[in-house]
Amino acid sequence: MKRTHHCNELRPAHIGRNATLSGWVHSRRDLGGLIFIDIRDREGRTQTVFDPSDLPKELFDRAAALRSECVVSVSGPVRTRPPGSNNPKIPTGEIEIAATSLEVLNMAAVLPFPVDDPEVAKTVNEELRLQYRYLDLRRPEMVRNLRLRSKVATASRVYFDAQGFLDVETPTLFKSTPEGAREFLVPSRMHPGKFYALPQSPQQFKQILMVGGVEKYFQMARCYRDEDLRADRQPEFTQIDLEMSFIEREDIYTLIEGLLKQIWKTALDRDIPTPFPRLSFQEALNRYGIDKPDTRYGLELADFTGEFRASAFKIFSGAIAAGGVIKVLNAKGLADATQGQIETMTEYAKSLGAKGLAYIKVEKGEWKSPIVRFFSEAEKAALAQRLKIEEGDLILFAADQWLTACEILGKIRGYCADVLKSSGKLIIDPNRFDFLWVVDFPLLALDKEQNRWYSSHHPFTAPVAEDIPLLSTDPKKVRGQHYDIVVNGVELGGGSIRIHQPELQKLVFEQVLQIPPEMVQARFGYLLEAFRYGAPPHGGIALGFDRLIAILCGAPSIRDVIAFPKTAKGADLMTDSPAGVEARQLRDLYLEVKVAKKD
RNA sequence: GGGGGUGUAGCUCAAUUGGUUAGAGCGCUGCCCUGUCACGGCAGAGGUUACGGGUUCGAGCCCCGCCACUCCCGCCA
Repeated sequence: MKRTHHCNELRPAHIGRNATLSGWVHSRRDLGGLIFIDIRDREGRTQTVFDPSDLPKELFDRAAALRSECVVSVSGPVRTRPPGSNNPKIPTGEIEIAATSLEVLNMAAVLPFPVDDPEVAKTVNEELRLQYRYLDLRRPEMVRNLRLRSKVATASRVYFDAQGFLDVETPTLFKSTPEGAREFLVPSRMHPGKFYALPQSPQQFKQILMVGGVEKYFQMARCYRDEDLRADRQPEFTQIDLEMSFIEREDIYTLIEGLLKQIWKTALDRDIPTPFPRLSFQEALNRYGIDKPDTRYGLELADFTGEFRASAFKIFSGAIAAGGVIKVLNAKGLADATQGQIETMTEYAKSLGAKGLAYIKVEKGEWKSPIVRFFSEAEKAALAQRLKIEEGDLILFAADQWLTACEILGKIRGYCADVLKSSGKLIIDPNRFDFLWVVDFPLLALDKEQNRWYSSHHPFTAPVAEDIPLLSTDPKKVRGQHYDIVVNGVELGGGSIRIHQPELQKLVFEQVLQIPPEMVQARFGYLLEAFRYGAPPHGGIALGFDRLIAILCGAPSIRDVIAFPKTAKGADLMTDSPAGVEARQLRDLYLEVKVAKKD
């Protein structure tokens, strides 16, 4: 070993002993006759001193020639610092190493950006950080994120092992199942013209594992989706994936609550209260306008359909007559919203199909609004009372079909919260975590363009038993045994109890989803076949591991908790991938590229 | 595919809104400095203002195009 201690280990108790530290030159302070070099490794940093009166000139000159991020091994006695020169900012600040030898393990070129200064480093252009990711990863903040990620992964494995789960790996060379996310395709050399697909999740394999009698499966599963990226979405990402046999929804809730309790304890030493609150999909939409509500702040939606049913304001009464509802949001303290902000909110409404956005600004004791003159005194009184309208409020209305009206104000609620946060009017404790389960999702949603039903989760989700008869009569009313786990408005994961009866699964595919029988056979025939030979009732869930770690780290993007993430265009700036391939490779795969080369 | 933001020295940012030779701090190079820890002092080098066009007497600044990064919408069963 080129080291006897790490750089966050030596204390006054070690004084007098010889030590060897290895690491990077964190900073060098050359006083001319005396040189201080801070050695940094993963654990921390320690000061070493090079004193020319004790050292050969050659050794001192080599120390003088070092620069930031050179890799060195320094040996010498641990000694106390002169009185008054301790550094209380670092844990090793009471001691130093009086260097007697220096081995330069590697020199470092002048750096493209500083890694020693946390203030500068965190403002460095992310493009540069990604290009020189190995330098970025040396920053203590990134080390901390990777360490926390590793700790949480281990805690999860320990937890599942203790609960009797088997860690089973599933293939990443799968086959294409065109429903759902766009897939990455892998051409097969041995089967000309045929392709594997990288799995968007191990969904079907884990169900087959249940048929295979595994009973309790889990995996830190890598998943791939060829969709556009976001701060919380990468083309390859990791899920804590699990499946269990002979269970009901409640078993999953208990299991995951226990897991998250364990994780929060491990990562943050925090005790989170369980069980988590449960919210039906309908209640989530009614109160928050979204199926993954952030309940750390209020701004709840109210329903005024009753009050406006007979309103003289035809836009409202007309919407109700057409089967719609009136939803209202009191954005407290936002009467000073700018024209641009109102416009942004209006655009949200329009993007969901509304014609516009009605609002009232409560300023100087007056209701300023283009529509308020159409309201009766009773209607105004009802608004004032139920919304507790005060000076400075901004009242926003959505008149539409129930789901649309809720979603419009849900988006606006989120936007208003952002505006209030940035103006300091809304302060959220960064240590607060609001977990909740969202349950009773509709099993199906209607594709208006194609006029057919599609699975709101996925086609393997079991209907709530008592709703099964509705599948053929009123599909819209069928609830799925699906559940989402949400924290602070982030969808952390989701899962469901699955269909395990081949007849029901076939019915969903063919009768409800209208997939032609031959296509069902080609894509899911093996699954239906498997179900014929004794498939146990089963269900599971998958948690977004990267999102989980980002929340624990307080990171704004999952890129900060992934060692080598990709840019918004799916590129790796360090390795410069994706990249072209040799003509011969294409020939081996029977592929022809028809797009003109850009470079 | 669409909308917003950003791009000036190695890094982080200025440049009085179109006006002389594009500046500062850090970093880098050289010299000085024996208790620093953001060490200090002196001197110096370093620029195709992402890139390509255009308008103008004159463009870092305005216009068009394009590239990269980023946030969002669509998309993500």
